[in-house]
Amino acid sequence: MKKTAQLFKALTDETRLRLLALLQHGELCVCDLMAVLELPQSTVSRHLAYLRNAGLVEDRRQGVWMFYRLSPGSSPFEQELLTLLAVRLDQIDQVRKDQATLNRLETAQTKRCR
Amino acid sequence: MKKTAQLFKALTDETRLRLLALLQHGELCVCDLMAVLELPQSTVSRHLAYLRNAGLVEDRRQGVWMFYRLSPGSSPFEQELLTLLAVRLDQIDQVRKDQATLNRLETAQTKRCR
DNA sequence: TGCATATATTCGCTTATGCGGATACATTTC
DNA sequence: GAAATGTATCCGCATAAGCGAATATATGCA
Repeated sequence: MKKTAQLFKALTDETRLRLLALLQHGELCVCDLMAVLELPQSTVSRHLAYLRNAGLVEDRRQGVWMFYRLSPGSSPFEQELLTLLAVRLDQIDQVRKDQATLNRLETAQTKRCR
Repeated sequence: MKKTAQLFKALTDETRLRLLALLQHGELCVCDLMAVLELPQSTVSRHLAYLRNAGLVEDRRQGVWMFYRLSPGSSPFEQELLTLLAVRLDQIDQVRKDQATLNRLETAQTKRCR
């Protein structure tokens, strides 16, 4: 029960929802996430740590960069919940803006990492 | 986005999850919910108010008693989420205990209302 | 009207959570 | 090893949220 409540807690912050939405399409490094969200590094890093502790994302170090990706749901419940959430997020304006910003970053090859 | 985060917030408290689980099988009055949860009246009432504000339950007055029931999800997303949650809750020990306690209450006809 | 009962709300308090600057740590390069 | 860069964590602070006793409100009944 506490675990279930904890899972929902991870989903109660707008920044974390934006992060999850951005990671739907593949792994990204912290610097790109910062660039898209336009939030201080410590804020982005803290929320990523929160999501990692909740088991929702996994990380991988490559040189100086940390890449984050969605982690496969640890239970059918979690998997279905995240699928449902992904559909919902795609309908949200801010999420679409973020996606557009990311695309611009990638097209302009202004990504700093890799 | 904020609305989505708010919805999840309603689901981050164990007492509220227990209330939602108990209401799966039909409407109940506050006094019965108190009896099952064994929590102070103000606590139960406060969480019910929270769920009502979140649009997750509806109430109905009958004489002195307030009966609460689940409200139909206000969107396909919310409906599917609540369906998913219901399945999950049914697997949780505390929820089963609560259900057993409620059954005992009803069998013993110790319900005070109606 | 006045009392009893059921519920809602208020109150002071405690704990949890988010923030962002500052600092610490890890890695690469010279 | 020293400097530069990317990321994690620490810190003090501000706000949000939960708690349960006390109080307020609503209803039914004598």
